[in-house]
Amino acid sequence: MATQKKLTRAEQKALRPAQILDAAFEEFVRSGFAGTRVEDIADRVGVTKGTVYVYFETKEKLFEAMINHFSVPFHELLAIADRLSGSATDRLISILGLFYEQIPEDRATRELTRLVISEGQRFPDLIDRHHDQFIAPIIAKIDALILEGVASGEFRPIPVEFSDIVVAPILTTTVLRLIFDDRRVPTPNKEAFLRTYFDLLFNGLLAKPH
Amino acid sequence: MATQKKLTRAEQKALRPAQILDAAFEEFVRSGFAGTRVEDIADRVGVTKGTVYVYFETKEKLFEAMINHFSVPFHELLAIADRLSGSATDRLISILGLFYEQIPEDRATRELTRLVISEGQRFPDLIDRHHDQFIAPIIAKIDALILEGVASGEFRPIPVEFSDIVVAPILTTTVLRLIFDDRRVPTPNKEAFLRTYFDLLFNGLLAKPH
Amino acid sequence: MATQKKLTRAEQKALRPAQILDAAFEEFVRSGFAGTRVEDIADRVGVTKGTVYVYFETKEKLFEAMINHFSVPFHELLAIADRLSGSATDRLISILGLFYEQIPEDRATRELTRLVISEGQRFPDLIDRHHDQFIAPIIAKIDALILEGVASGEFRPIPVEFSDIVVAPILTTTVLRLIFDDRRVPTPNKEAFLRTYFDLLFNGLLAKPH
Amino acid sequence: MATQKKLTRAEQKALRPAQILDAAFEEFVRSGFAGTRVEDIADRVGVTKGTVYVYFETKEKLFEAMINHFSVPFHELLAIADRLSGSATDRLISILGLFYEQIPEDRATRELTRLVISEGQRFPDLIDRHHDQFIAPIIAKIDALILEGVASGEFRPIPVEFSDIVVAPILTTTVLRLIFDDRRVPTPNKEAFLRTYFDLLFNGLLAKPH
DNA sequence: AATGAATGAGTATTCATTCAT
DNA sequence: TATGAATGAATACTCATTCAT
Repeated sequence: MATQKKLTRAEQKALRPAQILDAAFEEFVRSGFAGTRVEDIADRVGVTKGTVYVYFETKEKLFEAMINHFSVPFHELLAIADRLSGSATDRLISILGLFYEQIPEDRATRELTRLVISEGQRFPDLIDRHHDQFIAPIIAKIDALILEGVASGEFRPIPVEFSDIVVAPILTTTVLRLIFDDRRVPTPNKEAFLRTYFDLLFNGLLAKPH
Repeated sequence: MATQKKLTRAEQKALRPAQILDAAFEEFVRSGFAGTRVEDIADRVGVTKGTVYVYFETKEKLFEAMINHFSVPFHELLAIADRLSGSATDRLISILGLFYEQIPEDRATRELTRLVISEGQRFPDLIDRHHDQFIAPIIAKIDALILEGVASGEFRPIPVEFSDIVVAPILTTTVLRLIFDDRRVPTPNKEAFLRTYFDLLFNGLLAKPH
Repeated sequence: MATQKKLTRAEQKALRPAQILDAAFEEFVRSGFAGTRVEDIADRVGVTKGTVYVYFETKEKLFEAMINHFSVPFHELLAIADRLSGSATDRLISILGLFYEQIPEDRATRELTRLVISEGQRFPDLIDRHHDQFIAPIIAKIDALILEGVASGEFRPIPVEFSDIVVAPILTTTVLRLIFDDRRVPTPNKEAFLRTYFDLLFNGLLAKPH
Repeated sequence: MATQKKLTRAEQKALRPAQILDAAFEEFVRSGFAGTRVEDIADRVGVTKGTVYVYFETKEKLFEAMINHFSVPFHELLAIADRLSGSATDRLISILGLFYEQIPEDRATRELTRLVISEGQRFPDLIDRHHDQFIAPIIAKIDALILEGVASGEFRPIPVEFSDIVVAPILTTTVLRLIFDDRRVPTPNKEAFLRTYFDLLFNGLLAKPH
C-alpha cells in the first residue's frame, strides 16, 4: 500500500547514482567544476563524501557522468521534426518553436550550455559531444529545410553556410537568460517573442522590399 | 633591437600592473576564477607570487581589476554610432558592422563574454557592469534606430522590446566562437556573413513577402 | 604491557580531541599563539595538519578550546573552602594552602597564567574568563574571611579592597616560577615557604608591634 | 631661535634609532615578538620597512635592542637606596615605596615584565638580564635590610630565602595591571594601598600578636 | 640614509581521495 | 553499501629580508 515510502534497500541504492547526478548538476552549475566541492554534492544528497566515491571514481568522472545524464532528450525532438509535413515555412516555424522550448526554456539544456562555454576548455570531449549532439543536428535540419524551400521556390536563395543566422535568436535568448537569469532582462513573453522572431525572419525589416 | 631588457626599475614598476592584468586575463580565461592559481599568473609575468600580492590584495580583487581593465573600449563605438548619418537602414548596417567587429571579432570582448557567463554567479557586479556597459547601450541604440526607421516609414512596425532579435547573430557568433574556437565551426568569412545577415534582416527569407 | 597500540578506530577517534588539546597546550605554552605552527601540534600528536582541522576549524578556535579544556578544576576548590570550619585564621591558612597547591604548584594553572598575560590582548575573552573564574572568586573568598575575622575581633580592621595583598605571595611565586622555571630561582620548599608566609601575614615583621 | 623645528638631517638621523626602538616597544608589547610585523613598527615611525633594516639587522636584534633600551633606569634607584638612613623599618618603607613607583607604576618596567614572561622562553638572555638587573638586586637589597633589622633587634628573625614574600604585593600589582589594564581591577589608590601594605607587612593581620 | 619593489620561504587552510570499519 | 577519520598535496596569502636606485 505504502509503496512510496517503503523503498527497499535495493531500490534506495538504485536511486543513489541519479540523486548524486542531480545534486552534481546543481552544484556544478552553481560553482563550475573547479569551484564545486565533492562535499557540497554529498551534502545536497544527504550522504557523506565517501558515498559519492562509491559510485564515481573521481570528481572528473562524476562531472562527465553528470553531463551524459543530462544530455539525452534531444533525439526525440529531431525525430518529431522529421515527421512534420506542410510547406517549408510551416515546418521551419514548427521546428524553431520546438527548439525554443527545448533550449532556452528547458533549464537543463540551458545550463548545459553554460557548462559547455565555461568548462569546454578543460573538457574537450564536452565540446565534441555538444557539437555532435546539438549544434550539428540543429544546423543540419535547418540547412535541409532551407535548401528544400529554396528548391521549391518558397525561399529566396540563401548561402546555406550561414544558417546559424536563422537560429540565432534562440541561442541568444538562451545566453541572455543564463547571464541575467530573469533579473535584468525579463523572460520574454513566449508567443509575442516567437511572433516577432518569425515575422522578421520571413519578411525582413524593410517596409517595401524589392 | 636590444632596447628590451634595459628598463629601469621605475619603468619596470610602471609596467607591472598592466603585465599582471594581461597575464591574469589569459589565465582566468583559460581556467576560470577558481581554476586559476595566482602562481600561474605570476609565472606568466616572470615574477613570483609575492609580487602579484604587492599590486593586488587578493585573487578576487585581481580578477575584478582585470575585468575593469579589459572592459573599456566600448564608449567610443557608441560615440561613433551617434555621429552616423544616412537612412535608418544605412545607419543600422553601419552599426551592426561595428558591433560585429567589436564583439565576436575582438578577443578581449569575446572572452569577457565567456567570463560573464561562467563567473557571473560568483561576481554579481560583473553582470551588472556588463549589462550597464554593453547590453543596455547596444539595445538602446538598436531600439532608437528602429523607432526612427519605423517613424520615417522606412521599417515595418516591430515591437521594440524584441530588438535583441536584430542583434542575435552577433551574440550567436560570439558564443559559437567561444565554444568551438575555430576548431569545429570555421570562423565565417566576415563579408559574406554580414551580407547574408543583412540580407535576411532587411528582406526576410520568403521569396515574395506580402 | 603491549596493550598500547591495539586501539580501534573508534577508540582512537574518541581520544583525538583530547590528544590535540594536550599537544596544543604544550606548543602554545612554549611558543605563544602567533609563534606556534599548527603543524607542530599535529606532529606532537603524530597526525597530519589536516587531522587537526578535522576537529578544530581554525588555529584560534583550537586555542580557545584548549584554554577551556584546561580551565576547569577550580570550582571544587572553592566548594572545599566553603566547607571549612574553625577560626578565621585556621580557615584562611587552609584556603591559602589550597590556593598555593592549585596555582603555582599546578602546571596547568601556572601556564594558563602565562597565556593570560601574554595573549590576553589578542583574546579579550581569555581575560574576562580568567577574571570571572579565578581572580574574582579568590578575592571574594579572601574578602569574606577577612571581614568575618574582623567582625569576630580576631583580625585587625583591614581595608578590604586591598585583600590581594594577602594572596600576593601566591601570585608572585607563580610568576617567578613562570619566568625562571627552576633555573635561577629554586622552587621553594613548600612547607618552609608557607610557614614564613603565614608567620609574616599574621604577625608582621616587627619584633614588638605596638 | 627655532632650534626645535629646524633639525638638521644629521640630527634627524640621530633620532631614528630611538624612534624605531620606541615604536618597537609599543608593537612588541601589543602583539608579542612573533605577532609583530616589522612593517607595523615602520608605519608607526612613518618610514618604510627598509629603513628599519638600515638600523637593525634582524627583527630579533631589534627586539633585543629594544629590551636593552628600556631596561636602563634601575641602577639609580638602587643607588638611592644605598644612601638612605634611618631605622631598618624606615628604610624598608622608603625602598618599597620606590619599587612601587618604579615597577607597577612605570609603564616601561611593567610591560617589560610582560615580555619577560611571554618571550622569555624564546630569548633566554632576556631572563638572565632581567634576573641580574632586576630580581637579584631587589632581593639582595631586601635581604640586606632584613638581616640588618634582625641583627638590630628591630625585626623578628625571618628566613631570608623567602624575602620575595616581602615584595610580593609589588609584583602582584604589576601583574594584575598587566592583565586587567585598569578595566576590571581598578588601579589602586597609591597611598591607601601602600599604607595597608606596610601596616600588614609590619604588624600582621592578627588583632593581638604575642 | 631611505625607499619600496621583489623575493622566497613559510603558514593557515582546503579538499580530493583513501580506507578501515 | 555507507561512513567519516585521516591524509597529503595543493593553494592563497604573509612577511622577514634583500637590494637597486
